[in-house]
Amino acid sequence: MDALADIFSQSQGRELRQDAPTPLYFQLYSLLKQAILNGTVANGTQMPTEQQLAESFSVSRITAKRAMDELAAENLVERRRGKGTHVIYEYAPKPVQAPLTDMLQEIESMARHSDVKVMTCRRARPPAPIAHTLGLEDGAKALLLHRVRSRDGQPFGHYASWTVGLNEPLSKRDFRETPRLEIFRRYDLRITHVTQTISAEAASAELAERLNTSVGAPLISLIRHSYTTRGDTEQIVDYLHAHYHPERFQYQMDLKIDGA
Amino acid sequence: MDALADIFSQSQGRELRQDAPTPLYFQLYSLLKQAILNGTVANGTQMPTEQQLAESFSVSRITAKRAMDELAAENLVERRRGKGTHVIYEYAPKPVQAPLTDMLQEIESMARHSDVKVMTCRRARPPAPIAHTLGLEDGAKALLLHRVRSRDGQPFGHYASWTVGLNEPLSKRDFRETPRLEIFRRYDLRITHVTQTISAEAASAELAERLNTSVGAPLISLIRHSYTTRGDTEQIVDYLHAHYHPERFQYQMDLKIDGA
DNA sequence: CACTATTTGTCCGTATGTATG
DNA sequence: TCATACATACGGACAAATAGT
Repeated sequence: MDALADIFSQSQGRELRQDAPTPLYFQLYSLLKQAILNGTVANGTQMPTEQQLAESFSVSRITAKRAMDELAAENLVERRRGKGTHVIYEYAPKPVQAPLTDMLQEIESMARHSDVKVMTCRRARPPAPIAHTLGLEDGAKALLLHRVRSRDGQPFGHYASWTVGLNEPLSKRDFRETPRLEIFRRYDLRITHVTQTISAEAASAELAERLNTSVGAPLISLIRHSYTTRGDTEQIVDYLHAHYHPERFQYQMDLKIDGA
Repeated sequence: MDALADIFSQSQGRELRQDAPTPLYFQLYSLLKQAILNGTVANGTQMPTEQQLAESFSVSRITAKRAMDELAAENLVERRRGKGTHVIYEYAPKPVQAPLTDMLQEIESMARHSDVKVMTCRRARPPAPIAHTLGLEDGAKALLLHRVRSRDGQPFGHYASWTVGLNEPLSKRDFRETPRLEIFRRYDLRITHVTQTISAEAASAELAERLNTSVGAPLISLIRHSYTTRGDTEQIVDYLHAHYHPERFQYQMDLKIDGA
């Protein structure tokens, strides 16, 4: 067995699915690309030969060639007759990035299966610290929403949001009937970036009442900044502060670890 | 425009990529399947006709048909000549939970930039619910650790952990000087999978004292199950319950959307 | 009872993409 | 590079089941 080929077949822990609808060359290409992008194979490393790849993954040599040609087309590797294929991509570790799309869809699915009560829906001047994070001038207004989300009659989440990206006149009814994310989309407001901070807070009198719990009870606190991309720059368009009842809502995550 | 077709084309916010190597029928099939599984379209709902789907997504009728046939093959929908295609999958709402994403790197970097005090380090019988999740027989023991993590003299996190994957004799000193994840690695215990649940709890008397706060104060609660892979199966090797002081510690995450 | 519109099922021919040896 | 097989995708045409007029 060849050590270099193993890096891909073993260490990546993946195999190609012969039955899957995605073409084999593309599966192999994606697998190799990932290994290069996440630094599993360093810059300058010689890739396995077409023959080795073909054997390791049980595909024909042409399929292996196609995969490597695609890499070459993206300038991730350099191919030379008689020399072999070499990585020409310098790995630079990046900040943690996660697929936002999955998460947003989950949020949306949750939104569909719970009831919303819109307590507030009006344009108002946000408090100074929020106005500041939103980059608003003095006295500028934003769309303020207060919502309570319930399931089976039990409230589990309270949301206070300030939105600057929407200038259309919107009513309580709009937000009662339609998930906020869908309204964003409807007005072509695309969220491309999100930062979230999770913490814990004691319930205030108002929150306690709206979440049907007692004052001082521990709540999960979530602050989310949502950004959109306008031209070259990122612009914050929404500030959300959510509070969740810990017995009726929990944040869960499932993490798989690929590389060492 | 047809309202039903909109649910898929608009609300899902996705489009099919004509140029992508994954077949169109499969892209469409996946999109529809997701909408059924997460309850966007309820049981009994009539799906759009092949013709409507074809127009909405700019594909041929045959492609739309193929996608729906795949759904029918999985018993997610029922197809009848003249009647149309109807969802026959009952969506079962799961307990309200939202997904989070990666933060393992932060866990480790945090471990290096703070001080640990090991309060407990011994083998003991875990309480029944924990013994159960760990898959332990009656009376079996696990390694119990109680630790407090501080920064600048201020305690911010309390960790109670039960580990079954380590049988070596380990002392308080081992865990004071070395991050737990590194000890795991040292004994070739590879964590390949982790599930975490974040919630909020009121501080007990003991936690309040160790975290230098008051009884009943809100704390961030984190429960983590760590798994390793032995042969074909996953085995749980560690149960961790952490409590964080919300003013001294917060979970933060940064999510970006990849290039489409 | 026909008549019609709707919708799925089936078949054709053709073009392109994938994968093998 | 070539020949071959198979899957994908298209447009079109017609048949068969369903429901309503």
